[in-house]
Parts: sequence; C-alpha cells; structure tokens
Amino acid sequence: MKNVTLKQIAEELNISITAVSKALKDYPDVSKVTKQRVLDLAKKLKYVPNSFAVSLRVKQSRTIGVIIPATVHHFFSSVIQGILNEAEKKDYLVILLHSNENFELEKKQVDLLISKGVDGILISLSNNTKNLDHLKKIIDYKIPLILFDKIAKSINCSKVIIDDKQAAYDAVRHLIHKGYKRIAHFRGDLNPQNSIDRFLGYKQALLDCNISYDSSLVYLCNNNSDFEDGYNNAKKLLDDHGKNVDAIFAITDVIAVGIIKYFTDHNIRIPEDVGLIGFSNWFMSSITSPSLSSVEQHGYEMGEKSAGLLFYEIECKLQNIFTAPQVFVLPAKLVIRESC
Amino acid sequence: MKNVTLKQIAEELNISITAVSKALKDYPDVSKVTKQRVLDLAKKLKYVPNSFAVSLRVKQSRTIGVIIPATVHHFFSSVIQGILNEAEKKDYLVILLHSNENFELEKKQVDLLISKGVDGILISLSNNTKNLDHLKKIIDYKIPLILFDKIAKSINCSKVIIDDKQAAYDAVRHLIHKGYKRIAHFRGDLNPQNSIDRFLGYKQALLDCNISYDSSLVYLCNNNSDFEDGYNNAKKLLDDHGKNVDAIFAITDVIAVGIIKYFTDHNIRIPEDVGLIGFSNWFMSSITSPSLSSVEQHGYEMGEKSAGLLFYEIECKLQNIFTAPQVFVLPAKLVIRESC
DNA sequence: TTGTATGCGTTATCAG
DNA sequence: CTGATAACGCATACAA
Repeated sequence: MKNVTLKQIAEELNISITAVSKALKDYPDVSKVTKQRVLDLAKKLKYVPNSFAVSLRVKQSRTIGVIIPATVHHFFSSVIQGILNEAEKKDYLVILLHSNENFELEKKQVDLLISKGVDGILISLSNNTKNLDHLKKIIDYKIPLILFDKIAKSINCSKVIIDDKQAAYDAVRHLIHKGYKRIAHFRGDLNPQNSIDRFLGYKQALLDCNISYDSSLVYLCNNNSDFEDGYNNAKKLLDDHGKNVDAIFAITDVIAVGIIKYFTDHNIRIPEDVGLIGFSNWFMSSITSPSLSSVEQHGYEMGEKSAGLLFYEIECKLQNIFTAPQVFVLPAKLVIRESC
Repeated sequence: MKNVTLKQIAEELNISITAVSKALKDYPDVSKVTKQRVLDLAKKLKYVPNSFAVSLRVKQSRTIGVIIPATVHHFFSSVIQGILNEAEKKDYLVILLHSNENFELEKKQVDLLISKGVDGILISLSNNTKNLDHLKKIIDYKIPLILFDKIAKSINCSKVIIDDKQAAYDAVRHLIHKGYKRIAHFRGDLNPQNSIDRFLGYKQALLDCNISYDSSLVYLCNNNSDFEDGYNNAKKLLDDHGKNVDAIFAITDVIAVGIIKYFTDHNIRIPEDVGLIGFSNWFMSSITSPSLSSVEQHGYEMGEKSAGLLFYEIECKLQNIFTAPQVFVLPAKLVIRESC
C-alpha cells in the first residue's frame, strides 16, 4: 500500500491541493459540497498526512524525548508508564532513551533529541553527570526541558521531585520514636541530589532528636548492584559495630532487601534485633519477610506530572506565553510495615 | 539559538547549497578546499541537519516503534533495555508505546506509528488481541514488522520467542524427577500463546511420565494482579485438594511469590510440603525465602535480538533484498534454587 | 569541480 | 469560495 497524498486526492477530484488541504482541516472557506467530496474520498483512499512534511512545515513533531538512567528499575518503569499515559492523552509520542548512568551517553542522547527536533525533553540525570552544558544547550535551543527525580538544582528549568529530605527525615524519626537509637544509614552515591537530600534528612532527624551523628554508621552503596551492596554492607556493619547498632535506614528498597537477606541468613531478627526502613516502596516491599517499611515514591504520578508540565510548557511556547520555571514537590508517604 | 541551515552556510561562503550539502556528506566531487571551508564553518555554526527535511526527502526516519503490553514489568523492562541498546548501536531512535493489555489501544498505537512514518515496528501483543487486521495493515504498508514474546502464529512476519512449551516441560519434569506427583499448574490467561504453550508443556511432561492429567489441578490466573492471583489461588488450591497436592508449576514468578507468601503465612513448608517452580526468573527470585526455582527468560537478549532483526530487515528493504520471515527461538534455561 | 533545477508533501498567503 | 504560488530544508539528477 502506497501513501496517498493531497495531490492524488486533488487530481482525482479535479480541484486544487489547497482546497483538499483546507477541506481536510475543516477550514471555514470551503463549500460544504467540496468538503464532503474530499472527506469521502480521503476516507476511501485511507489518506494519512505525511508527518515528515507536516513537521517540516509547522516546525513541531508532537514528539517528546525522555532520558532516564535505567529502564530495568521499578521506579523508572512506573515513571515511564505515567509519561506514556499522559502523552497518549495529549496526543504526543515519546522517544525513550537511557543513559545507563553514563555521562557521555547522556550527552549524546541529548544531541540526538535536539537533532531529531523533539518538541520537549524530560530528563532524569545519571549519577555521573557533573557538567551541565548539555542541559544548557537544550535551553539555548529554547526546547522546553523538565528535570524529574534526579535533578540539578542549578539548571533554570522546571523540576518535578519528591521531598527526599523530608521523607528521609520522617523515616528516621519514625525509627527513633520506635525506640531505636543507634541508627545506621546505607546511603547512595555521593553525587546525586536525592542521595544527598536523604542523607541530610537522616542527619537532621538525629539532630532534632538529640542523637549524635556518627559518621562510622554511614555506609556508601555505589556499586550499582543494590542488592549486593545491601548484603555486603550489612555484613560490614555487623563486623564494625556488632550489637551496637539497632536500626538501618536504607536509601533504596533493593538495598534493604539485601540487608534482609543477610540478616535472615544470620539469624538476626527484624525488627526485634534491628529495625529497618527502605525507600521507594516498590511492590515487592509488601511481600518480603518481614514486609518492609518504606517511603512511597509515586513514580507513576511523577511521570504523569512531569509530562503534563512539559506539554503545558510546549503549548505556552507555541502561543508565545512566558512561563517561569516551577518546581513541583510531590509528597512522599511513609508506609509502615513489619520491619520497624 | 536558531537552527542553522545549509542555505546560511552557503550564503556565508558564497557557494551553492548543493556544494555545502555535498561537502557535509563527504561526496567525492567536491574540492578539498571547499570541503574544509564548509566543514569548518558548519562546526563553528553548530550546524545540525533538519531531520524533518531529511526524512521527507529520503523517506525514512531512522526511528522504530515499539508496542508492549505493559511497562511496569521486569521482563519487559529488560526487553526495552535490550532494544534501546541495540538501537543505539545502529543509530536508531525508539518510540515507545504501550497497549495496557487493551486491544483498542493497541490498534490505535499501530495507526499512530504508521502515520508517524517509522521505519519498522516491534510488537508484543496484548492478551486481549484477537483480531489481527492491524498487524496485516502494517504488512500491507510494507513496514518491517517483528513480533516478540507474545506473538500471533498466523501473521506472516519474523518472530522472536522463547520455547515456552519446552521450558514448561523441563520445569515440570524436574518436579517429577524430584519425586513430586500431584502437580498443580497456575496458568495464565487462555488467549496468549505463551500461556497456552506453557500449559501444553505441563501436560506433555505429565503424559510422558505417566502421570494422569487432572484438570482440577489447573488454576486460572487472569486478574492482571499476579501476586494476588497467586495468593488467592494458593488458598483455593488447598481448600480444594488439601494434602493431595505436592507441587505447583506457576506461570510467572510473581504468581509464585504470591504462593510463597500464602504458604509462609500458613506454615506450609517449601519445598518439603509443596514444591514450587516459577517462570521468568526476574532477579527477585533469588532473594525470596525460600529462593525460587524458575525459568530464565532472557528478556534483554530478546529485546536485542528482536531489534537487531528488525534493523536487518529494514536495511534489506532499503536495498531491495528480499527477506523471508524467520522465527528465532531463544533458549530458556531452568534455574534450580531452594523451592524444589 | 560546481551549480541549477526539481521535488519530497504540507501549509499559508494572497489574489482572483 | 477557489486556487496559484511560495516556503519549509534537504538531496540528487543533470547540465555547465
């Protein structure tokens, strides 16, 4: 089947291409008869506008680009689903790219999207992104940009995040209220803002409850294999502190699951011996043994919100309406289960 | 920053657009000097070809479309990752769409991709897809199409699948060899080919081992909430058969995890009282308690293979080389752990 | 080696 | 109401 064009319809009907185009787009200055004839033939011939030509002409593609650090990740999968659903509603297509936590790749993907002429871009930064020139380039090109979850504060664009610091704070305070006193933190990489904010929330909670901060209780998980990180650091923690620890705040649920595994293997009871709380609340949290208390991260909502905001800014740009960058902070809710 | 065009470069250099175009594309019939001047200026001006114009001209977009039933799914996430990596190597972009297991949406997404002018399409069918006209339409349009994982046998295009029947057969035989005799099957929806094939593998294994098939041991999981399906059917199974069951072959790991949860809650030991084996081997299987034996499904490889095959067929089509549809059957490996 | 002319399919302007 | 014409940015056959 070859693609039908306006020209073919015009020829068959012995009218001008202009007339056909107008009829199809329901312009007022076309006679009813002509319009109907065109519509009928178009349907019969299964006319589909050539999107390359349209894009070239109107300078927009109704396509957005999304860059995430990883696809195989429950949180990001949820985000994607939110984005796709929102895009479908607004009739946008989504080009998905991943950085694999690789800065160079992230830059390349940005260039690709720019050269592809997407109408807007959604990015969650890789952990290894330090230089932000590629983001500035997007802004220079006046392409609407929204950062979500893993953001860079210094970039002047809209952002959608959860209140990591507050969420971490709530989590640690909960542990403290439960009577735990020696609370370790298995933190994420040093670079990402989330990781920093959760760490700050942890510290703040200790401070506010008059528990002195002990840096030897903070363990770094940065091997990109969360489960192993949790498992191995759990061992290290016990080696270092023995009984002198009674709780852990883990920066992700997968790390927490690693901890559970190690503790289960070594007959350390949760929450009796050690309290545990995770972050992210992917659906497995409720079915581990013991089930895992965690911070609900609302990936789907984040995707939906980010995409919605992006489409809004694209729309505004088309109409030359100025929009100031805004930051949306999605609430994060502590979900208490058996582990503390 | 506004987009630089060939025209601007041409004007600045006082040469023709053609010369610029040729220089940029490294045509042989351009003098070294001209070429260098163009290259230099292009770099200085940060020239980026307008992809709409290129696509319109050459009638291809270096973009493929992918439709999957669901994004929040470990297996499909892996597939996506495989696709994205392969696409990146071959310099293709990926438009991702999901059907949400909805037939109408799947049809709509196909139309979208066709109208968008993608160079090829990759689909994993929704469970509710019965009519295949939308797939035929793709073929009519001569757009390379590849079905993966959830396929329709009757469609004449290349396919990438795993040998579900064989894998299920191996799994059930393993249970039998372990001495289990009353083996239940928690099957998936009636429609999808995978579900059918796994069921057939189950039956065949029983047959070959002289165990009579008992349809009352087969439970249907079709609520799209796998974990609950597993949990609830585990209860039902015990209500129906009490001690007269000693193993379960579950069609997905998440269902198996639901089963584990129910059994753990009710003091039924795995594998002592009931043996259990799952399917898919997502990474959680190894960290449940007990860890779950499962069939490794190689989602990443499936994505990689499907995309690679699609790019190959696109390439062949461009060069007018005929390619016959082929079916790739990826091996599925049984991974034995504690649960049986 | 260089440039001219044409067309890809659509939309928009403007004169009839 | 209708249609000729130009333009979007690029690639290529062909002429110079």
